[in-house]
Amino acid sequence: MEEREKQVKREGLPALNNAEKGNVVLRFAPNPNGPLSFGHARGITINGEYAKEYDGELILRFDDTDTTVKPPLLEAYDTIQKEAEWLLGFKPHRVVIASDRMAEYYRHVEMMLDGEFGYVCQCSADDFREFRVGKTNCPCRDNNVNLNRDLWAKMLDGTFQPGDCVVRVKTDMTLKNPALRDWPALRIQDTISNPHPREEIGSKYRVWPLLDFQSAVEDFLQGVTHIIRGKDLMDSTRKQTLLYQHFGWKYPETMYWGRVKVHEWGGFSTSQMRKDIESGKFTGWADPRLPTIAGLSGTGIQAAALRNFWKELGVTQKDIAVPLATLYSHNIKVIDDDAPRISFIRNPVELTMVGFDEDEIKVPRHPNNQNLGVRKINLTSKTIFIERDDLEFSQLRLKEFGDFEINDNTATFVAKERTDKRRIVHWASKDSCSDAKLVAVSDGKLTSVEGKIEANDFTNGTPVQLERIGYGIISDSNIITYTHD
RNA sequence: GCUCGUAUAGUGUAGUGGCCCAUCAUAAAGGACUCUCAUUCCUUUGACCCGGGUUCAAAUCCCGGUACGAGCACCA
Repeated sequence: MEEREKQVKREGLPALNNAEKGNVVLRFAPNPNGPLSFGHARGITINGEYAKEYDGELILRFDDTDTTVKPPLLEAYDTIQKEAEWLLGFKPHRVVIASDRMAEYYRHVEMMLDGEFGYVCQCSADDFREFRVGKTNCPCRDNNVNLNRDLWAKMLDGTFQPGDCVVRVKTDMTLKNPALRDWPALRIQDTISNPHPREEIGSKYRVWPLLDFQSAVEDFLQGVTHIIRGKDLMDSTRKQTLLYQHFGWKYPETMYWGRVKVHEWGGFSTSQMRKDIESGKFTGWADPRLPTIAGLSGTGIQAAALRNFWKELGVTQKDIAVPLATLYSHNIKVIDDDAPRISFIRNPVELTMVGFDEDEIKVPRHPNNQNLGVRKINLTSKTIFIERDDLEFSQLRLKEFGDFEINDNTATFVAKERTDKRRIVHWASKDSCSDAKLVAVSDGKLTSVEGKIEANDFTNGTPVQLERIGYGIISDSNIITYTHD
């Protein structure tokens, strides 16, 4: 009998269509109305992985063209760049800010008006909805070039107010898909009351492009070859393809992913988080309860774990719900080999040692990785801490130390070697530890346990493993944040 | 309502006509190792939405149904 050949799972991400190594340009385009969240990480890591794989370029583009509904946040420009770099493991090759590119967008509007595939529409949103539903042309569609140019000038000079008119792309009002019928490309915003947060932009422009137009023009100008984004933007692709046809451009290759939910988190939107932070419900964008990149990295989730997580989910269009355990398993794989072991004693009980004379012992920092060296523990005062819960047994083995007999706050030394199968517990020496707090999130709530942390000189952000508790990260000299078990 | 999209073990994912009594991971259960309730290793459990059709052959193609999701914004 011949062995049946076992099939193998494809490694990594699926191949890009029509991609030539060294000739691939991708982009990730967030609205900087808040720092990056968990969901954004998908866009960054997937596009970034493809850029790496194909020797291509990744553009980080700030789509900051709405000053009213989802206004940008000034500090987000900076934090997003830092967070993107952290996630990617490299700097984006180009950074583009839409609000710096208004002249280009205006230039293309004029091309559109002159080419008669765009028009200024003075119908109200409600009126136009009827045309859209009824598949009938709006009267403004017949404006000639001169009229459109005149109206456009009046949009720019302030004659028209927000809501008075928009620029539309001429498609076809009888198109099957209602979303595509003469879609709006630019509108007027009241940037006096709602100035753009970037000082150099402020109230400089009143007419702003909408996503479908801005993104389409910018993708062309930047030479984007592949767009990988959420499937909620599928109709956006169709709208933009129609615009590309007018301009005579070739639309990039596209790929889409579906919605991802994490079981343990409810729905978090950037705007909602922003409100909750302002109201004091959360301490800030880095609040460990929030599914932001800052929150996740603050609780000890590593960038590589996030990358592996998103790579594993791939680019399927299914809507999925993933348990946090999946992310945690990736994180353990990333950190365990190098995470120093360290004792944290919850609810510490002070014990005096009897029968042990040495003033220092050495304990390995990691059971399997000797490169991490040893920790020297000072025992001069012969005073140690163990967890109250471990007092349940009177015969205990202090891990990597010795067997002890516990009686009334006294720990009597029995032997260095193991003499029996007594319970092994972690401990800390009074001379080599300090007061600390273990902060954790459970069921969306923040909890904090006081205790003793073994002396260490790890810098903030070092992932560690708290013996018998789980993985954590050093957040401050006396604060450890729990990551997962 | 119109339009678009997706459906593989508990959760994800691979597989685009025969190597598939279906891949891998995760989860759960059991076990080995271990001076941590960690890591590592082993074993077990467990899936092609339903109904037709095409074909010698269908998870894979076609049609219908069902379920879920998205778009139809002067948000991104």
